[in-house]
Amino acid sequence: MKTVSSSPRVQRNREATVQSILDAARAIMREEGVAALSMQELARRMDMRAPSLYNYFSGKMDIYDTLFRLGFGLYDEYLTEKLIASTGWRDELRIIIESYISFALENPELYQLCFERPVPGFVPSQESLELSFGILNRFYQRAEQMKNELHTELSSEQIVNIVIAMSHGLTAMHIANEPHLPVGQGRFGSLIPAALSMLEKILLEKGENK
Amino acid sequence: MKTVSSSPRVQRNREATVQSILDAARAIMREEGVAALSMQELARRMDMRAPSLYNYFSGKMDIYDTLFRLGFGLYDEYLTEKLIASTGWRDELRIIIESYISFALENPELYQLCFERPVPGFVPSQESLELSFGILNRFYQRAEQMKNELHTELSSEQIVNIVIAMSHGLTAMHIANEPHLPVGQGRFGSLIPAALSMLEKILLEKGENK
DNA sequence: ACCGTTTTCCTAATATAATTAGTAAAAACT
DNA sequence: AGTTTTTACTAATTATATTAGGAAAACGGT
Repeated sequence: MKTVSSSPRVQRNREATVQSILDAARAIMREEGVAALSMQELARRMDMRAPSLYNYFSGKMDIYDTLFRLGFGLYDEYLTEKLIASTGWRDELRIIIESYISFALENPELYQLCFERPVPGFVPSQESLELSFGILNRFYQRAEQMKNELHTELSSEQIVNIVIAMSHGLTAMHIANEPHLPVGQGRFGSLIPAALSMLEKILLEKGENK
Repeated sequence: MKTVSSSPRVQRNREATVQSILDAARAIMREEGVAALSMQELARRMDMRAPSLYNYFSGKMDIYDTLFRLGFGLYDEYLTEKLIASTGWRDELRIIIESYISFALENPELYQLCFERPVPGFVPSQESLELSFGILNRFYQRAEQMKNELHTELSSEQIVNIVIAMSHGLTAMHIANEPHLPVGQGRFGSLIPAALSMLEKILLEKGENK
């Protein structure tokens, strides 16, 4: 029988172990590819045997699912933090695109897990999906505000989608070709200003203002 | 000892088997994910035992590598075919973007294998990489021509890269969210005109002509 | 300090996967 | 018909995910 309540010390210990398992899992995914996570290798790094991991997670998919939630949470934090300093819609666009890329560069394993589909058989749980939808929804709300400011022809949905597509395209290319270069540099990083300029132009297409 | 020359009949037979193995492999990758290809499942579908497959391929990575070359070859054919009808640089841009997306929709397994990195441990062979670079190089040459026609501020490299990033971004989003919808439809497919319009604007930015 | 309970980790076992070695049957060639 | 080549097999090796069941350590109250 699973005990619902444990002593604080036990619980802290448990959480510390869970945390270090997640860290080790991320390290493996970063080093060998997201889909290359193996319970054996994970156990090896934890100085454990593989079955012991099942005390902390119900299986490999549970680990992926937890990291999926962690990834979205971190990304949300990361972006929100950076958006505080925004000085207007142009700046906001720049921040959104740059944050997407730099988050991906700093956490490639979480990025791939959350925004690509590299693991056969992994489907985020209902709970995790809802979390991710909630975060994405905030984008649409922000876009709605931006739209009012701009009187553009595009719907707020379209604004979000084209910004995401642009960000994702630049990011994927950057990671595939020059993962070692920092954000803003390299064949694709250096295209950010051009991308921003394109987006600005289309956003101002019909409703010239501000 | 491997015999270098076989009778034509034997060779045709062999090639037919190789072909149907590749088809079966693609079916598995399409159904279960690119990284989910398994020699056992493949053998099952071929009515064979797994070790027999090693008569035709040196291993799973060899199959991936062959399909990688096939993917690039098919994409090249596909795009070249469609570009024949091009009526100018605007049309050419549209065709490039639409072809990228529709190739990905029609051959998701090859698309993912060639343009994403979903298989841990798979690195295309030297030969395959050279093939793919050769194909991509043709893009840069075409962009050089386009650039002369346009007198844009962007370099031909930049033109190619931003078109690729845009295409890839739209494609990845489309496949992740609405893989069943045909090219041009859905949340992301319907953004193609907007994307084209953005690209046109930036390409004409400094050198207004034609 | 002791004792029942909980927690943690283990070994053993099952099932599946990739790959190699060695071999038997079938097909092809002379 | 006899020899070679081709094809597919079984058996074995190594690695993986996961479950079952048990031992030892840690904990919590007395």
